[in-house]
Amino acid sequence: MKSERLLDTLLTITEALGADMDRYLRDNGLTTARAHLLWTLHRGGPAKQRDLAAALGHSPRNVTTLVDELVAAGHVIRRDHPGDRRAFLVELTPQAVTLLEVMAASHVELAGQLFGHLDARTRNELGEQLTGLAQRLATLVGEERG
Amino acid sequence: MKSERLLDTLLTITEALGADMDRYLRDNGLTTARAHLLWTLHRGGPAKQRDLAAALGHSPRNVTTLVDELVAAGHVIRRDHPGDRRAFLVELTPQAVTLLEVMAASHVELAGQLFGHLDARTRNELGEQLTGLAQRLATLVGEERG
DNA sequence: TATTGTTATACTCTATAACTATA
DNA sequence: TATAGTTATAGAGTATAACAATA
Repeated sequence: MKSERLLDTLLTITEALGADMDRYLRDNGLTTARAHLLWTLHRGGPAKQRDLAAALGHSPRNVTTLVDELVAAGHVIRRDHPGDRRAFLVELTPQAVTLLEVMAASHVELAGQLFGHLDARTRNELGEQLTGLAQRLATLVGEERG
Repeated sequence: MKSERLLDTLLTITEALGADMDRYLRDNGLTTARAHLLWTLHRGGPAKQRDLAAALGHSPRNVTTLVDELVAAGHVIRRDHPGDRRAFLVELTPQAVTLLEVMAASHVELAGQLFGHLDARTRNELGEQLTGLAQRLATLVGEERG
């Protein structure tokens, strides 16, 4: 198979996977940005809005909006920062933790639907190819391809 | 390799590939939506705005905006529709045709950078896996996964 | 009456800059 | 003087609804 067709197929996958993930997030009342924020809190624990902005690559102003929306939806709370009266600590609610667990389970399920039919050897070979691909792409994206 | 890790790697690729394509389009003065419109004209020839809206999944109003911008950039022209005085035929300029040829060449180059090192057999196997993946994803996206 | 494209308007997501309150 | 977060404002990108010209 020619390289161009491989790339076209990969782009098709990219588009469908993005659409599927977006739709799944919308079904759970989240946008991509809000979901990223929740996962960042899940991984790193309670955080200041400033740190969330840096971690997510957003402006501080935008994090204010995202946190406002997540507070309104009951997914996070703002607590007073113990050591800095200017700042808040943004923290997941139990409801959000439950939601993230459901989403993690759905992630596993999707993985099974996509790759579950493969035998161990094929999965390993495919894994090697995809890992190499991810590395080459990271290099390209990092160094401004021309 | 576990299915979840395969999916994570695929999501990494999806993100990097999307970022790379977006940056490439910006470098050429295009957005994703404008580029899609140009490729649609390239494949199908001159078209009415209504048909472009249907083909691209946009509102007619939005196509008006996109075509306005592409006219301003010199990529398309609006011609009077020969058989319907309500409508325009949107048509690529020679400049846009040249740009699309350059973009197609860059697409081939990117494909080479990503897959050129693989031997024919590996490429075929990878192609089969990716094609199967694309089909499973199309099914999932089509039928509202739960 | 239906369709093509436009004007008017609004919503989402993002950004920068100026401001308040702390540090 | 610098930092954390907010208010004010703006700019993409998209949508629906009402309207004019034409079918």
